[in-house]
Amino acid sequence: MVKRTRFDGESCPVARSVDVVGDWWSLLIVRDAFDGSRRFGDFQRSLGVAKNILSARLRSLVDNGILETVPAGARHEYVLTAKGEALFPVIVALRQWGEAFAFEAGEPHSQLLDRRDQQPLRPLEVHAADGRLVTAADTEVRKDR
Amino acid sequence: MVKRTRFDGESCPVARSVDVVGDWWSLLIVRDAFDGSRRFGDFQRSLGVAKNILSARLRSLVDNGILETVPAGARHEYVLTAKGEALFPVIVALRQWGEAFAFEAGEPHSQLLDRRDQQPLRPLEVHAADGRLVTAADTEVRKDR
DNA sequence: ACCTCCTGGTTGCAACATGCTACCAACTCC
DNA sequence: GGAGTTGGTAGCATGTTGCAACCAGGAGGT
Repeated sequence: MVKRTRFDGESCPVARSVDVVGDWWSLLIVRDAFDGSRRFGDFQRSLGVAKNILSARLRSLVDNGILETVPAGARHEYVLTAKGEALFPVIVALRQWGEAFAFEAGEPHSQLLDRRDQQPLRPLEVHAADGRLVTAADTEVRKDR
Repeated sequence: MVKRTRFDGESCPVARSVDVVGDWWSLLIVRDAFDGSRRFGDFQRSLGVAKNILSARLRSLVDNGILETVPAGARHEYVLTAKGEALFPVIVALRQWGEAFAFEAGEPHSQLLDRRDQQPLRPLEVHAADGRLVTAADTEVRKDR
């Protein structure tokens, strides 16, 4: 019994999320799904991942209700469910963090643009219930309840 | 050469972020750091992770500039750098997604509260540059540049 | 000084996950 | 009906994770 530690019994929502999408490929598959990939081959070409790994990850994402398979002609396609669509802020947060800290100045990178005006999105902000902008130091975690 | 695929040459910021914090433990370590953990033993007790894994992850996070070690008496402590603090929206996004989709109705979970009024935070929103609320469908990715 | 405990790790080994290549079945297109 | 494309599965080598054991330095008691 030396398998990977699971977090699905944890009471912390972060741990549960990480349990589902916390591996290297799953979030990139979801990113590609947002970007229009629907078929096995789309993901495979875009990611360059081995087919058995992709197969296992897609199955896991379907099992977890993030993707669903829909018939498309003779084959089927993988599309995001509402649960999967709800990961959009996670992807945006990772993207903005990467843009800010994982590139050299002037190094080119892909950009997520608003379709309407072709401008980058506004940086994510964390707000309190009353609308105040908060930082990590303004918050605290209360266990369980 | 069958090692884990690295994404540090990718032009997609999401891939670069995932390369650094995309494993199961790193994000939970960062979460604990936001929650006040500073010493090796703090993380170890909180996460229940094996000490060698924790040791390797802390080293990796320090190498990547997310944590830094500061002397504290005879020992040293691990504290978030500015780069690490900037992961706050990522943690909040994962937490809110987990709250919404990874718990049964009524199942208790820990909560992230505003210190001021002890209320949960407002759900994250993705806005365009002009302030419009956008969904994934309103955006598109432009490669490189 | 000496013995012991606590903290903060490192080392060794077994089991699981990843990645590469080969293979395969179904369908499409000549 | 043969060849190519799509969407996988199977086998095997290597990497990574996890548990337990060990170990060094400092603190505290006697």
